[in-house]
Amino acid sequence: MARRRSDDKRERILEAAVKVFARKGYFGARVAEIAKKAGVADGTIYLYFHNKEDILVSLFDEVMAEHIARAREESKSLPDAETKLRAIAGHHLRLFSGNQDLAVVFQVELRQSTKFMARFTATWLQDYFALLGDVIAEGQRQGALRSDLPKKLATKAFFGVLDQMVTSWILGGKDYDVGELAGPVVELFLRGAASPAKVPKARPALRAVASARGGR
Amino acid sequence: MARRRSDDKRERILEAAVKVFARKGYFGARVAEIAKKAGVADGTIYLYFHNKEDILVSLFDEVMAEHIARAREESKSLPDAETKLRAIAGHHLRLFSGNQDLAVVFQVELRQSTKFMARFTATWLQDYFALLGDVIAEGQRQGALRSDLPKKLATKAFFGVLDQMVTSWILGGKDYDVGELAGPVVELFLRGAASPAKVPKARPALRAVASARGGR
Amino acid sequence: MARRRSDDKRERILEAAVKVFARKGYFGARVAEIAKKAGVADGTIYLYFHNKEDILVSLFDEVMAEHIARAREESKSLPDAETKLRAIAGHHLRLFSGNQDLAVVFQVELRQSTKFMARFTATWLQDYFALLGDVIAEGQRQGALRSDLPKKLATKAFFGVLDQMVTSWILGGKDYDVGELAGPVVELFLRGAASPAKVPKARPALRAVASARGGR
Amino acid sequence: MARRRSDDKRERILEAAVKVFARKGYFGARVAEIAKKAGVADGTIYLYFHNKEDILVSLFDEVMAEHIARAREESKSLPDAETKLRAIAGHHLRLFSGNQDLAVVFQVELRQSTKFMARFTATWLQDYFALLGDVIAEGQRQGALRSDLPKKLATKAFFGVLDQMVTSWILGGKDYDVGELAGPVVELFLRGAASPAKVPKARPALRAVASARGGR
DNA sequence: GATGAATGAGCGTTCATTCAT
DNA sequence: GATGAATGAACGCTCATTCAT
Repeated sequence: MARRRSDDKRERILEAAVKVFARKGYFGARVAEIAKKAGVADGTIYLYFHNKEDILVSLFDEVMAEHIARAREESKSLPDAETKLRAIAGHHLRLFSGNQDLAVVFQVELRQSTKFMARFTATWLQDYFALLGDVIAEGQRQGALRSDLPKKLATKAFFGVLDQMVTSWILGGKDYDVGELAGPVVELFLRGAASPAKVPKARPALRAVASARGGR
Repeated sequence: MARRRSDDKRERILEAAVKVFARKGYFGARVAEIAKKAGVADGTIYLYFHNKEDILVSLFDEVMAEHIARAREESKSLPDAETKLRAIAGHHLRLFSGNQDLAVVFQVELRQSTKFMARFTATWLQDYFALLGDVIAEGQRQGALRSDLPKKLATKAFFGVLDQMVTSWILGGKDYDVGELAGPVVELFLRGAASPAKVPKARPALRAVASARGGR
Repeated sequence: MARRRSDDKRERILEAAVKVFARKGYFGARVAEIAKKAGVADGTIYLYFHNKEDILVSLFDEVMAEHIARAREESKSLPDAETKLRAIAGHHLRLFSGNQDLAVVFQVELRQSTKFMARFTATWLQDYFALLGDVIAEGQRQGALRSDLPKKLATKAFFGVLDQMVTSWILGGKDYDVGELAGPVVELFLRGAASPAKVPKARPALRAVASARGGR
Repeated sequence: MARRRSDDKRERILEAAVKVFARKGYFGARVAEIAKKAGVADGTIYLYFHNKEDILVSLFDEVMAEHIARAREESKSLPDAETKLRAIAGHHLRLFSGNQDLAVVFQVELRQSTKFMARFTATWLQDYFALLGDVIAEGQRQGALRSDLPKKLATKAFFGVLDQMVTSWILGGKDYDVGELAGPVVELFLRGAASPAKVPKARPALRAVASARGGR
């Protein structure tokens, strides 16, 4: 392959990094290997990134900035909470189903240390939770979601389910399309697992305990 | 007989390892530091473990073997699926709420590579999913859970929610008791987030897509 | 182009290695010490050699390749077997008399394990034996050497004598010039130790036993 | 196998050591492996030997003390130098042909460092050379050996040839009996390789150069 | 005497990063 | 800007030796 213009070197490095991180893991990845795959010299990496960690962080920041912006944007144009949740779930799952290497990096490699996790949480996860929280609040206002639903807990639960779907998909054979799980996941989240005939007598407790907590 | 291979030494090494792994991460942890904290010589570690990785893996295997055995045991003595799910959620969350370092190691450090993740999945997660799947199937037989609930998806969702609760708790200030989230989590899982007034018209789709998939 | 991979660095490492191996022995030698003596960083060694063993093996290969090539070359230009044997013995002994550290490495350190010995035998010793064998055969054809001389045995004997001269010289005080032993050694090899007056009655046995053997 | 009496532990350790040193080399040999093969605890080794090196040195000292004493003893009862040389060569070669592991240890492992070599030379090799020197001097007195033979050179040459025969045998397939090479080796040493018809004109030079030298 | 668990000094090798060209 | 040879700190693990039992 012919070398492209020098100003897409950064892009080529990031693309190479996703592949190498996905296959070898962050600690197992060698900067020299990323450089080779990107078609640049080892030292060139350091003209675009501060260090190895910065490659991973930049990768994550750039993908997430775009992803969240899109999700938030589309969210605005949709009429109700349920539709929005379906859209968000769909985007979330399709983001990864379309790029398996990226999925591995995000689901596994980015979580290798509390340091990365904390950064991850402090930046985009917070934004993502805010977006989800807004949608849930809207749903409650619209009467579509229970008014006694602990917002933070519901937000984390929604994310937790999506996250687990991606992780399970990665660790399994990736032999199905996670993207198609968006509908069923939202269904389960909205209607619950219990048989509808059953009276939801325990519901009050839901608000009682969790409202005062729910973490971040 | 010479100086006895004292079992408490192995225990001390594991305890030291949890602390060091939690603070420094697996790759950042130094075997020498674990040895020092355990009060043994560096070489002694290798009388009890094959290598650094084996410390982490052993830690995980031993904690999990006991945890799942207990969950399964208690499960037998409980009358219905809902009670069982509450018990399992309670145990899951309390396992970590009682040992923050262990929580960090399990939620973060053990997931740093696809290698660990795969092992984690192949051993105890599979067992855990089997246990949850049995409970869900029982609930369906008893009529407590929807018959159209995709079992695998529900299992992963239930686990995903619990897992996210622990992760959020760790990355937050750990300033509340995750153990108390068991009730609200199960409530949400069972009743769903949607307002009960709302007719669950979309339910059929749930089975349609997910039953054929659900992965592992 | 960046800093050039300078060939003299490789040379300096080999020179340093000879000294360190000679003084400390192969196992006692520290890679860090070789690096220091060569004036390079520890890691630089690994840009030129695969590992510690490769330094020793390369050293040996390079010296031997040149030595045998020269011996073979000169051999061609000499008229008869006796002259050739004198030349080979002279080169052999002078190779080491001129470089005592190299002598120690070749006579002692290279023989520390069957692994090295086997490699040593499989490569240059075989070539050397072939060269000696050719010269002996030529001598037999020319009538200068006994026709009943077992070629392999004579080859090994000739080498064994030279080898022992070098080894004795090293382990003694190296207070004489081994190079000058070439003449006497060849004399002894050719004429034997027995008094010429004595009739060589036992000669037939020589061929009888050894011809069928002689090993490699 | 039942454990034998405790006072043959030393013997068992030495036997085990020969095997392990022969297979793994001195540096590759593990004290724990020797202990295991000898059927004793690791620590027990240190009740009989100062350290690992002492095992090798003791092995060598004991075998050599006996070997040289026997060679010297038999030498006394034999009538002439030639017969004595044949006997010594026979013993030398048979010592190793009867115990291949011992041969490997003596020909290879004992020569791994100048330290061992120096010790080897200072103790038994000196004795051995003295014995050979005496026999050669006797031969000269009896008129069987040339009077102009440089004694030291001849001694080293005789040893060098025997030594090389053993080494070649070891590194080859050991598929013949080195013991039978004694006769041919002595023949060659006594009669030389040159055709008897040829006048030994160069003989005088033999004494000239080497007598003043010859090392130790 | 015998044991073998415990010790801890020691080192080959890796690889992120630098910087002369 | 780009290169890639050079750097050197860092560390998991081994194994000869010790010594409490």
